[in-house]
Amino acid sequence: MSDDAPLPKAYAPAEVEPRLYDWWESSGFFHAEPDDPGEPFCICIPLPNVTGSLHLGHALNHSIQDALIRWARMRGRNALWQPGTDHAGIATQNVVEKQLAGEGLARHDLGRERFLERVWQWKEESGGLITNQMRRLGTSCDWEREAFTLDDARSRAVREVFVSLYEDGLIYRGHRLINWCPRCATALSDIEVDHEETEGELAYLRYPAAGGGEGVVVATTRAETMLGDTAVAVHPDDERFVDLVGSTVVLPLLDRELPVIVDEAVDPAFGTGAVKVTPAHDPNDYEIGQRHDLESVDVMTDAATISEAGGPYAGLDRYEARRRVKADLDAQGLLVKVEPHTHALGLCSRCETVVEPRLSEQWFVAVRPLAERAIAAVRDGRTRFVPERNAKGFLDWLENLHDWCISRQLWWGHRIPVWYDRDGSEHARREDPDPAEVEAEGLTQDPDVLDTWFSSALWPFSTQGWPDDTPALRTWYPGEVLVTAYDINTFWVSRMLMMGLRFMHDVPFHAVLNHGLVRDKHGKKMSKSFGNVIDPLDLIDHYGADALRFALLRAAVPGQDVPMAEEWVEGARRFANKLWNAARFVLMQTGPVPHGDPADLPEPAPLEDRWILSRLEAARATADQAYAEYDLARASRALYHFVWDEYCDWYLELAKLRDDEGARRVLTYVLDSALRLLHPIMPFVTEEIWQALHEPAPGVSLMRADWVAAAPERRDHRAEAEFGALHEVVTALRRFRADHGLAPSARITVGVVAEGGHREVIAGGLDGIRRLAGVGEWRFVDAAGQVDGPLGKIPLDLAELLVPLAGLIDLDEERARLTKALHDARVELERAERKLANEGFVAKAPPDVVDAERAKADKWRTTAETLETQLAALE
RNA sequence: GGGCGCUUAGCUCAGCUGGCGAGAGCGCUGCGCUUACAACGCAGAGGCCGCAGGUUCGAGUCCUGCAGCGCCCACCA
Repeated sequence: MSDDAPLPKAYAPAEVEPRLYDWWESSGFFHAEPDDPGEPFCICIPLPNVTGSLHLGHALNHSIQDALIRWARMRGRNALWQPGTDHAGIATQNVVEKQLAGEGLARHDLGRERFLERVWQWKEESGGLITNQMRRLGTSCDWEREAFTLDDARSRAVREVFVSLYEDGLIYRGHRLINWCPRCATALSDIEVDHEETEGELAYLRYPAAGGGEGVVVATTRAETMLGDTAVAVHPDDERFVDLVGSTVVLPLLDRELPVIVDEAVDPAFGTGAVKVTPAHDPNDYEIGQRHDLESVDVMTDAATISEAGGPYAGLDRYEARRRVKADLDAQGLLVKVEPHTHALGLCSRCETVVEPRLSEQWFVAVRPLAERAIAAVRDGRTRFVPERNAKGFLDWLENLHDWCISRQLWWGHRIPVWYDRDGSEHARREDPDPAEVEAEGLTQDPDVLDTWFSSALWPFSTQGWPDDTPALRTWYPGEVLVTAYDINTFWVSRMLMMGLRFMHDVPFHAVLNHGLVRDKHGKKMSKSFGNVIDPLDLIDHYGADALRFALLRAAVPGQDVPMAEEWVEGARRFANKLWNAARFVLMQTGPVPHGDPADLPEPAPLEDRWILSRLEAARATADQAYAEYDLARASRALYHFVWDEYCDWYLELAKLRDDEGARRVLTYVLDSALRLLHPIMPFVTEEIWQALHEPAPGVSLMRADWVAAAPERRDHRAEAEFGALHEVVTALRRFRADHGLAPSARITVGVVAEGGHREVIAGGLDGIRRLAGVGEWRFVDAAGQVDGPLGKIPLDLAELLVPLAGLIDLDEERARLTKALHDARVELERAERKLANEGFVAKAPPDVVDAERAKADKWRTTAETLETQLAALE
């Protein structure tokens, strides 16, 4: 036994965490090799943006993965947590462009090459930020394998995939309707467009008949697109327009003749039942245009101003053009009416600019054949979702997938590996053509880059050396589980599945764990405009990484959003401190013990030993099952409850009574086991304690220690039942003491009426009960009559406890106290009842006031009854 | 217009395949510095488990309907 407390009185994460992390990382504990022993277990991190910084969403996502990877490692799996960052095309380019704007420059002022140099420079400066922030959280990624979506190895994989899909006809260039962000000046895929319900208006425009008749009235929310109209469509069955079909109407302002056609896509119930058709600027109209071989007139420029095709409106901003078109039509008496109309506006998910549907020449992935295989893989369970219900939405989405627009009119990203020769023919190349060839053939490379998600789709295999057949690839593909918030399923999970199945002929992971989004304490989304954003680094500074991790994980029920507030983290920190102090106590009893097999546990053991070992086994079983189901919330709660409510509150207190080797061994063994079980969730405090608990052994870390083996034979339901009985006796006596205001120093005498077996159990636990309940003298009696004087009776399931009150309390004083209290209660009750009996009060007072009065009456009535009972018991 | 989730103590949430005599954290009340921890301990108050039916020996848990809240998806111009 050591004389001094071996650990500081309070756990100090700020000192411990950086020290341990450096030690872990420099010792190579995070690193894995393909030929390391154990069944492979790989998690690919959802790559954070290289220029991003850590927010609570990352903290949740990373805490879950770190818990799982540490758990797998301790269970002897060859566990790799593959880290890396994403070049985040639009996001990063926007950041740098904003910087340039501050200098009064646009990217075109620099030119492509110098602009890219500038972005790389920014990446070098700020790219390490987030990975260092991740280290603060304790993430045990294999940093030696860190990858970047735009580094050479990943670029090679991108090239290979692009050319291969191109050769198979699954990547093609086409002139099609896409989403255009005028601010970013690039095409977007469908899922990069957010839809927001917006109050707008529906304008009714009259297109006169070519022969001078009334013509037709159409409705639109975007009047300026009429400049690009090439037809008017009605439903084939709509009798209102029978006479018009086949005729022509005149497009006002531009005096263009438009055919009136029929198409099933027209909803006769909407607007006037007649639709203006603008194939170049509306997805529906585009389809109609395809079916009827209509001309497409693109009236928009890249900047969303009206193009030359808009005649007199050319050069106007789209909104100004909308106003002018309506005004001009109105002047001609052709604006029939304008009514309010709410509809979903498409916004650029990066900059919230209103997206313009637009006909454009872009590159696409023909997703259908790829999606079919992904659908099959999810259907037959090769990749399963946790929670399972999330598979449905995912499948629905895949089944209705449109081709994926992958070209972006940006500079930051993987440039499309296609060259055009003098004739305009396309050549997709795995290698850049040499300068001589470029010269000879007049080759020019496609200027566009690929959607960021194209490269991240390859992540599970591009990180392991593909397209080469490497040991790492053979070992860690497919991964075990992909951990991500549900909002990334379409962006990323779907594409990894499609690409993995196409190029690796196997799913990239066996499971997708969907966690929720981190919200504030009232379930609101965290956002700068609400002012409710919490910075995870602040929380780590104040409470420690373990506290933040525990607070997140204890709420991380699969699929459910996670509310977060500083006070929850504070609570988690207290738990770390509790564990710390329990360890201090154990160390005071035992001093450090050797590493290796746990000392033999005593046999036969006292009840409390059998009980705590049984509870440990129960906690271990729950934790194991929860970890295996990726339910860190359940694991966290089970271990918290075990450590605090069972080990600390009961076992430790009982161990204080003893001074024997058996107790010391159990104390140490159970603590050691709890540290192992908790380590994946709270790696720092458990490691720090574990080091102190054991004799120094260089290079030995809890994070590489063995997991707690199942020991079902330790489960002892009889011990648990018996201990439960003692627990009940102690609790009942404590309640009795509290009710009677007995000082802690006051020893009470207790008579026990109990039968055979119960009597034995209670007798066996006497010492513990004495200590925990402050009992002085005890005796077993057959009936209440055998104890003299006024009695407090405590009925329990297995016994009746009798506490003589004489001498314990001054009976006269107690009687006086109770009498006065009873009097006060009756006065209050009477007052409340009188008030409630007054009809005026009940009828006219605000309902909540009346309710409050009723509640008061009930409370005083109950109090009076209790006091009466207690008084009667004194006689 | 579809799909999904949520509705349990003042607040935020657990409650897995039906057994609950309904839990946790925070908050609240009372007592206590008992030498691991006052960043603590002990005790307590507080719940028609959204509403209405149904299945069952038994329902917070399963089924049906309804209501409120939230999210996702969708080309109604």
